[in-house]
Amino acid sequence: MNTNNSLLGFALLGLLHQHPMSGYDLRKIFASSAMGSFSDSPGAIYPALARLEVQGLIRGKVENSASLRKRRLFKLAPKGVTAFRAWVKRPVRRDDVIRRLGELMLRFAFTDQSLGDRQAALFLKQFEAELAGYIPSLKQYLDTNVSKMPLSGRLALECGIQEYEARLKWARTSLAFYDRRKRNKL
Amino acid sequence: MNTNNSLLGFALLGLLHQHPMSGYDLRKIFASSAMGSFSDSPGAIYPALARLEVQGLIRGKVENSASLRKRRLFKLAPKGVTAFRAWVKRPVRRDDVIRRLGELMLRFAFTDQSLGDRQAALFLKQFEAELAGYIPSLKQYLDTNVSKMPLSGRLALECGIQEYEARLKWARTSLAFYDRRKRNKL
DNA sequence: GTTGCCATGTAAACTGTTACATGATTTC
DNA sequence: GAAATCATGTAACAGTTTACATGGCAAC
Repeated sequence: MNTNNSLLGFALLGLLHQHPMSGYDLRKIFASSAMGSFSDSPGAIYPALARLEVQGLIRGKVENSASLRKRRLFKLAPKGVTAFRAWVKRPVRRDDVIRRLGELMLRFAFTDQSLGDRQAALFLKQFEAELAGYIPSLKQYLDTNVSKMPLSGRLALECGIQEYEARLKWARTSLAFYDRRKRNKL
Repeated sequence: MNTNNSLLGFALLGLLHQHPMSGYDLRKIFASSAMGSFSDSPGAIYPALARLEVQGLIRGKVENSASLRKRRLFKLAPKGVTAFRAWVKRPVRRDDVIRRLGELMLRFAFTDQSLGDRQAALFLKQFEAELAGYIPSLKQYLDTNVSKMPLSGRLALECGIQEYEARLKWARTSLAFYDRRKRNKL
């Protein structure tokens, strides 16, 4: 059985990891934004839930307290917990930093809830290292190409670089948070 | 005839707007990264080019200088120029800022090449206004929810906010560039 | 003469979008 | 009893990914 999932699938697993919910609850979370750029359309969420159920990662049960509307409450199956943790734990690759920043941030958002502070700190260290390696190559690309680029192209590229720099700074201050918390616990 | 296009389609139009190229050239540009997060897979690019051609936005001609390999060189048709400019010119909406930042930056990167400095400056003003309106609502969401969130969740959200703030700052300094250039020209 | 890159494309599977459909239950 | 909202889903379509297929040319 294939246990590959789209990003939406993992987002659903992550939310269900917190506590069981219905498809409608999940839609509301996506609709009220602030949480990534996921669609709240039923045509995305219900099929995704169905796939997760077929894979045995979640299970849905119809709640039927007499007076309530029909509502399927989904919760993580043990297999789902394993798959979710494995996803969160994946090493941070250069490729992720370049093409899947959104996925990385989603994984991080779910990290200490599912795997604890140590894994969160580890993630940040890897993330920092990859960023620190990648940023200079972007800068070099900019330097060698400025002359050939229109102003807006140059500015757009600089915007990308500044974004990565902001994230590097963020990773460092965040790491400091975890270090402080660790020291307080000792 | 429908003139709707995916983001990849517009990226292709933008590159072909600079100068005619083959599908393979386009793939190499995407592969050598630095340019957005587009896939360089032939299964994405060749069908996209075919769609653009069917819509009459581009035209492909086989180059056949005797000793060369078969190579289809694509160039923009007049209709393609119009469609591309209309895309670049679209107003910047709140929704774009939330869910389609990548598309916005791509549009901006192509702006002054296709529509000139004035449109680029206009874009930046709209972008700045939308960001300035959106950021406070994110901050408020953070403030009201900090207590219920795990540390990593909070940090991830803060990372998002910092990203938007970096872009706001970028928009303002970029606008200053266009203002300066305008003054120099007068 | 075989390895590897140039250059094109196709096919199947999957995911997400848009739009529609349905029915129950509050609320006014 | 009409309107809004809760709650679930389906169908048609478009686009992407992954993997495969093909053939010419260049280098060794």
